[in-house]
Amino acid sequence: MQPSQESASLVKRLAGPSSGKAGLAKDQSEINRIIAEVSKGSKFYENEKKKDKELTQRINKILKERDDALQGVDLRKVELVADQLLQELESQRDLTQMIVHVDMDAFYASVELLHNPDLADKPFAVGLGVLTTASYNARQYGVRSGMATFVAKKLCPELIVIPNTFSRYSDMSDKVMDIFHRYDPTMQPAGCDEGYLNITPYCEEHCMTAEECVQQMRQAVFEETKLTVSAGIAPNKNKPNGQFMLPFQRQTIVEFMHDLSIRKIPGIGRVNERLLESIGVKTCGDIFTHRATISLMDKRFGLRFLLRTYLGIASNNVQPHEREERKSIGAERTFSPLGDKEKILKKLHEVSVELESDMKSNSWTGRTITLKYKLDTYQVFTRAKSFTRWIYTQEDLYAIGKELLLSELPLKLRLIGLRVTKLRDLRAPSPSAGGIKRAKFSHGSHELEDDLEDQEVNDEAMPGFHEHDESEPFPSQDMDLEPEIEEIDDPYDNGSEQLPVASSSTVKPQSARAATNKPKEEIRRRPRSNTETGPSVTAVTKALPTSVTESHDCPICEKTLQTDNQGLNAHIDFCLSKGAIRDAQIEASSPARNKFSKGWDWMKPTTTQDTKKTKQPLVKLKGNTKGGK
DNA sequence: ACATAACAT
DNA sequence: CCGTATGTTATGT
Repeated sequence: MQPSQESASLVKRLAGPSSGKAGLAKDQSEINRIIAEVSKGSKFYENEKKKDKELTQRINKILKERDDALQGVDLRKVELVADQLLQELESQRDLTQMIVHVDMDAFYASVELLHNPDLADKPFAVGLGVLTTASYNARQYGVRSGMATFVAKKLCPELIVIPNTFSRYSDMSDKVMDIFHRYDPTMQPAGCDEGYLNITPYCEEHCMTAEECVQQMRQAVFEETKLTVSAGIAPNKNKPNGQFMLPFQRQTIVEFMHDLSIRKIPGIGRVNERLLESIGVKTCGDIFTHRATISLMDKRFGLRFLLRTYLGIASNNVQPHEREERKSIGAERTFSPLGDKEKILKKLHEVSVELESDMKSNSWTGRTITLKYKLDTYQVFTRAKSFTRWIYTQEDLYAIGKELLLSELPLKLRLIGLRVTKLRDLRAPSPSAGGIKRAKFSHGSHELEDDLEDQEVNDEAMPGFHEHDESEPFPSQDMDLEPEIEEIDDPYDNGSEQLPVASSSTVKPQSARAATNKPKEEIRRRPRSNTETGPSVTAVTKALPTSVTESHDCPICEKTLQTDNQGLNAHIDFCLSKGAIRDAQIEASSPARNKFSKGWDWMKPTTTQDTKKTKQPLVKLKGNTKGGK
């Protein structure tokens, strides 16, 4: 392909998502050059290169599609359709709510600075192999979060790197969030260092303007924590320690959006940015220009979503975090490439131990286990297996993971991980007719898991501890109005909101082994059938001795049952579903816990699909609907 | 309904 | 000498 264009996108890719922000001590192109130079030759680099090439191919395909779609079409007519939708969306605009997006400035770095004032004004960053935050000073050198440490050091040799101390961030985060809650009890935290508030009620009660309110709030945060926070009232923010208010007027908002890079829109990442760019959409304003194309390729790009973006209309429903419904829990770790089976298994063991511990702490159990591994080439693969019974012991996790792993094995890995999904909270009162969660837009489709799935809200450690990049090293004048399209909109509409997110394409080697040892030619693979005598199934079944005696102790109620596996499983389902577990645990006090972790060898796989197929490239952006389907 | 990959934060 | 955790979706079986 065009070498120039390709390397350009690659360089950009390497530079990371936070590049391109002004105010640097070094020239951005110089920074990119250094990054590329330092990265070159590494396996990581090669992998990025490959991914970049694949993306380029996807783009070419999209362009072809577009050209076909455009054939003999009356653009005017297509535009009219889009315009009509625009009008409809416009009519839903709600300018009455004052939404604020608050974001701590360089959170981790700021906290570390409080802990060690000597760091003031010095270029430092937080993180280990990969940086999670860079101080403002360090940013001047092009150092960014998400950047490999060694690359950062090349950019800034004097860079001081500090390891993360999550407990500190967590404590600080709690304090700050508490303050936010004073202004909006139903605020919605978004990660540990930011959140959304609807201060409309507060302002009314206190006869304040939004700006006064936010000013006061930020002041409070600073006084009580010595941390600064930036806030955007309306769709954007400005930092550090800044505050920005976008007038609540349609025209102002649309104008603001006009030159905003689409990359700033939540949900549009690196890939979608490039896909959209390929059809001429770089800024939100471009959306209108190309509305006909987008309309014709609605399935790919999500017309509705983009038009809303263009209009600067997003959800304003800040209502509390109704979430708290964990969908998965997992653990993984990276290490220097390992080829030795025993050593790899040892890593897997570590992971299983950690995962069990994590699951135990909140009484999670799950029905499907996914093994994840990354080759030394950085290619990632996952292999999953589902069970009828709930899994949560280290023994089971390890056994299942091992099973999945062994059939892949002759590999050189640099990461191994396990994840459990189809979760259920053992402590939860159980199913109960509650229906607490999915009372939304159930389209009757997938409702079948309701039987087993019914965990309730659960406490849990702070999720996603990550600091996304912020804007500028320098305040004001720089106008780095980071959007946070978070504004105006009606609470109801969202029915069919489309959030463009690219999906796969790559003609990937389905087999890691093939990927390692061979080009990508003979990537054939005999599907390991599951239903039949699939090796995996049989293997697992064997590996985990099925009922030998016909007597089992129920891990829930501890009763000894004279029954086979089926019977035991049925009984356990009963215990779990009736919420009897809670009572049982109370009765049995703590000892029950221990019994719990005694390998259940009756688990049995229900499925084991091994999709070693060649996926078909097919670019497309899909729509993301809020509650619906 | 399930498994996998890709994407995003 | 380029991480970790979690969620979502598209796709094919």
